[in-house]
Amino acid sequence: MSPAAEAEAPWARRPKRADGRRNYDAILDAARVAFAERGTGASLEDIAKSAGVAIGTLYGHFPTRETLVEATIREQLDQLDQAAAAQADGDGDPLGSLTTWMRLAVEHCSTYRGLASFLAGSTYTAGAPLHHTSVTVHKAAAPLLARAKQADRIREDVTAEELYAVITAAAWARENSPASTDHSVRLMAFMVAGMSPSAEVPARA
Amino acid sequence: MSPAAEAEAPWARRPKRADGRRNYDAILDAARVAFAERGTGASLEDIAKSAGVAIGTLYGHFPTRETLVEATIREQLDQLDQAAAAQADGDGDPLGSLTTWMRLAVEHCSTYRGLASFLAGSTYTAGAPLHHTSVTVHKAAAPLLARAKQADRIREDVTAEELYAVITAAAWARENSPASTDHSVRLMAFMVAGMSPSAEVPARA
DNA sequence: ACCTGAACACCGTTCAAGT
DNA sequence: ACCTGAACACCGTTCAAGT
Repeated sequence: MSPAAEAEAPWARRPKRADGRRNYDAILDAARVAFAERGTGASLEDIAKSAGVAIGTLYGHFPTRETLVEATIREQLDQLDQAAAAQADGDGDPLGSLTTWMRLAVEHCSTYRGLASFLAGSTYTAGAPLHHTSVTVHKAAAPLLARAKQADRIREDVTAEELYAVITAAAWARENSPASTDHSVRLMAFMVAGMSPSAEVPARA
Repeated sequence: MSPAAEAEAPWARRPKRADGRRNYDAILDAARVAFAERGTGASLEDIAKSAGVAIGTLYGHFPTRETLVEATIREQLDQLDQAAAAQADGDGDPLGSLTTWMRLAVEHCSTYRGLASFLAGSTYTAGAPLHHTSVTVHKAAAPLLARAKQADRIREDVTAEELYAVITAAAWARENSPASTDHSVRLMAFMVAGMSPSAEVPARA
């Protein structure tokens, strides 16, 4: 919650010098491959080796694993943000817009094994590198959620936090589903149906 | 799927010699404390140290981390199995019986951070130490699920695998919720409501 | 401003030697 | 039948020295 944390995130910037940018990008590329293959717990030394840089170079650009994870998915999250804005501006079916966007969010939040845990963990930790990501997803969802509520397709008492919990839980299910059958789509369908005003759900305590 | 895997699990047995049993139990106690504090990824060396045994002794009883995790929760799972049998025999509300039991299952499956991932991962791996656990939960749920379907409170097309996915996803949400607010109860409520025959859920592809 | 790699700490895992 | 702890491999992380 310190103002310094909000002010400037040094790890968020690409280096200015040409060789620095080249290494920075090479590390990101290698990280994406490694995370895709072995999850977000992949060996940082292997990533540095694949990128052709010394381990110290990796730490220079990304002081913690979470900063590296954040950087590998930043563009996808921007895209998710834009998709939400596009859906909210359109005049399509409010529930359809929400569910379509949620499915996209689930895909993005399950890009790598372990990502959903990182995202869930950073939500309530203001200083975390992924906290900004988490907040962005919350904000992106808000207008879509509001529109679905106004159209009486989603219960009034569903909060943005709960929607985020639904998305990350489904993303986790996707990460942990066998390749043959992805359970997350069915879980999402159940949860969205359960969030309907017509569903029999006890009020929150 | 090899018959040898089904036949006998050496790590599943408590040792016969007195000193062996003492160490075995001490390791289990230490593991439960460590897993509760730091999750299922806790240091095995620390656990051995807390138990007052050499690291080789721990490996002698529990050749892999998963075997140790399995042993720490075996009694809880037996209890869950018995609870299901009790609910199925009773003549209470079928949906109430199912949801009560599911909530208990969620609690048991989220005893330690990381347990839900272990459980989800072992479902489709026949040789895994936790596979038997996973199968037990599936089997325990079956009669409760059948009763709820017969009473027309749960959609006919909901499978035992999906019910298990619902439980583990909620368990994961519980593991990853802040201490102040446990999102899993709400997610469970949404999913159970979404599994109702009256809910608007598209049929499976 | 950025890169390098040695150095240290810690942990997982195995295994020869013991009782 | 079980225990011990040294030994090896691997990885995370830091930092003095370089360009």
